[in-house]
Order: sequence, then C-alpha cells, then structure tokens
Amino acid sequence: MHAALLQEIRKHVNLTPEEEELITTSFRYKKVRRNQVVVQPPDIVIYDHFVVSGCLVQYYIDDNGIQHTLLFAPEGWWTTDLPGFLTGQEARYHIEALEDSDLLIISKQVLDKLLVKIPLLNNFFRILYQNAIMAQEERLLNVLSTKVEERYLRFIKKYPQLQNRVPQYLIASYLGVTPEFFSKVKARMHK
Amino acid sequence: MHAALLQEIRKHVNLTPEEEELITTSFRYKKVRRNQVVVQPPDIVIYDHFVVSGCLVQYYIDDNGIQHTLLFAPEGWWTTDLPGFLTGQEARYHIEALEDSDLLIISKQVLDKLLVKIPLLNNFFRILYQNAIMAQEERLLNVLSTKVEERYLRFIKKYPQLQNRVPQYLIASYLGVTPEFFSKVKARMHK
DNA sequence: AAATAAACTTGTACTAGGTTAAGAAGTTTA
DNA sequence: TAAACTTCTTAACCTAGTACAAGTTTATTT
Repeated sequence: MHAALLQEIRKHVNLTPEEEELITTSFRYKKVRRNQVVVQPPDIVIYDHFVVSGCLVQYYIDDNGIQHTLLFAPEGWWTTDLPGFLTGQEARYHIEALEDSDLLIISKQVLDKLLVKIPLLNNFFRILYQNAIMAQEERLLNVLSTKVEERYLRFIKKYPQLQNRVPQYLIASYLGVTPEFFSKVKARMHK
Repeated sequence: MHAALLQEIRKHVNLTPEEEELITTSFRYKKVRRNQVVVQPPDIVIYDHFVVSGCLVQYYIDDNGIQHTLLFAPEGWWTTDLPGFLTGQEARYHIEALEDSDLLIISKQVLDKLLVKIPLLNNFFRILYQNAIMAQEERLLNVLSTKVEERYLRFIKKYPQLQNRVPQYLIASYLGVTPEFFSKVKARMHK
C-alpha cells in the first residue's frame, strides 16, 4: 500500500531505506467508500490525503449555494483543505470520495516532525507545490481566455482517465459553467 | 538593499549570520526603469526576482492578443515566469516594471546550490509556494463565483496600496474584464 | 505652452452563458 | 419490479459582459 507513496516521492528526491521506513510509519491507511464525505466545513482538517486508488473531489460552495470543483484527485494525487491544514482554521472546502478509495493520510503534527527529521522532504513538497502553482495559473488563464468548448477539450487531454469516471455535472462545475449549458455545448460538439 | 530580503526570509525561517551572508552574496542587484521590459516571450528566464521597491506586473497575452494580468508584484513580492524558470523552457509570461524599481535577482543555478547549502531555505520557499497556491485558489473562486463589482471591492481590500498606483486598464485585466466594462462598473458604483 | 500620445468614458448592438422548468433516462432502494 | 432518487437533456427567455466606435480627459514629450 505504501509502495505507491514511496514511488511518488522517489520521482523527485532520493531517500535512504531508513528514511523511507520513517515515512511509511508516518502515514496511516484509510479506506473510504463511494460518496463518503471526507472533509466538510467547518471541520478542522488535520490530515493531508494521498490517494492510492480511487478518486476524490474537492469543491467549494459559494454564497449562492453553487458548487465549484477545485480539484479531482485520482490515484497519485494529494488533497486537503490547504488553508485549514496549514493554519488550523476551519475548512472552507468539501472533500468527498467519488469512488471507493484507498488513502494514506498524515497529520500536520506528524508531517512537521517528519520534515525536521528528513529535511530533503521539504524539497519534495516544494516541488509538489510548484507544480500545483503552474497548474493553477494554467487553469485561471483557461477560464479567463477560452470558451467552454476549448476548456473541455483541454480537460479531456489533461485527464483522459477522468472523462468517463466522474459525473458530467462535476466536469461542468470544474470548467466553470452550469450543467445545463455544458450539456448544450456537448450536443453542439457532436454535430 | 539586501536587508529587505533578509527581513522577508526571517519572517519564516531562522538563519545563522553565515547563512544570511551567503544569501546576500547570492542575490544580485538590478535597477529597472518605469515601463522597462524585464521578461518577454520567448526569452529564457534564468532569474527569480525579489522586488525591494517599486512594482512589476506579470501578464499573459492569449491567442486573440488579449492581455491577462496574473500578478502585481510591489515591494516584498517575488516574480518570475515559474514554468520557464523551473524547467528552462521559453517564457510564456511578460514581466514589466510599472514604476522605477529595485530588484534582487537570483539565477536558477545559484538558487539550486544555495538550497543544498542551506536546506532550511527549502522550507522558506515551500511556505512561499503554499501561500501562492492559497491566493490563487481564492482568485479562481472569485472569478468563478462573483461579479466584477464584488471582485473589485476584494481587490481594493487586499491591495490598498495598488489601487491608485497602477493604471485602471491593468486592474480590469487582473479582474478579468475589458477596460470599457470596468469603467462602466466604476461609474455605476459611484452613484 | 503646445502637441501628441496614452488612459479613461460613454453609447449601441451583440453573444456567451445563466435561469427556470419540464421531461427522459439511468440507478438505487425497497 | 415498482418507486424514488439522480443525472442528463432540451427549450424559451434573461443578463453580465464584449466589440466597436467616437469622444473626453489626463499624462508625456518637445
């Protein structure tokens, strides 16, 4: 189970067997079922979640009750309410399982100690965050500069596995439009 | 000149005088004049820029020639074309000085060596990136869930210094609307 | 101080996407 | 296997923001 996690970390930093052992014991296993709520405001989020298998979704509900999908987290992705996780404040984002999923979770406390014991791990998380920033810049620019049709094509290209795995209304919400309009766009595209 | 930089770093990590000395010698001073172009695609960006005084702007020009402001970088902020800086690819973003500005710049090469010599500095950049991610999530949600009027109010609240320092068409571009429409929104608000 | 350019405003016609509502199709649960 | 819930589709009407064009104000340059 922890092999997937170590493999992911090895992509970016080289660790000794002792360090890998330390990491393994710092993460705890958690199984969640489809539709299970993992985080719900105003929870206090103490865990960061690494997805070994399955898929989670992270979303925000705005003042008008509209749901905005921030992230799909299939195998190999991380997800948490970052502001809450880092500052200890109440979560603003919901996290739910779209499928039965295997997770490895680590608490802020344990992670902080781990980062002191294995300084190189800061490196790993720095790289992870850098990638997240670049992906988010990309997404913001997509929303600002392209039409839904184009955004959908890019979504498919970027996440080919997800297209038929997650409900269409969530893809619409990820692209930033209503499910009704997205349905119209798809109909238009298939002609 | 380097005092501002060290002060910024000290906010998040504690360093020895030797380490601070090492940092000081790793950054080079650069002065730019108002309207000066700092990065222009397809430049190869080898520097990350810390703004000591003045203000830079980072923007993207889309396929239709529309300019999208990603970031204003006044005193104390960092800016670079992150994808280019990290991967060595051609820059996609423009960076320009909106005012005469004092910068401290560090090349990727030197930074990488510095991060090995001072592992704690990984920590600092990790925190920097975490904050950037949170700010970007916030911004994406603003674009997806609120009207221009509300976005403008939040912009003023978040960057009170900038409101009268940067041209209005750039604020419009930051908010994601045309300068014409933004002008109308402002007129509407002052009634 | 005049001349020129850059930044901002205003009006009118237009379009991407939203809202509401109703029905069709697919899934769970009983 | 029916009932009940979710998801997806279609259609008529509505609105926030765009495009274009012309005019006004504010900065820069000479």
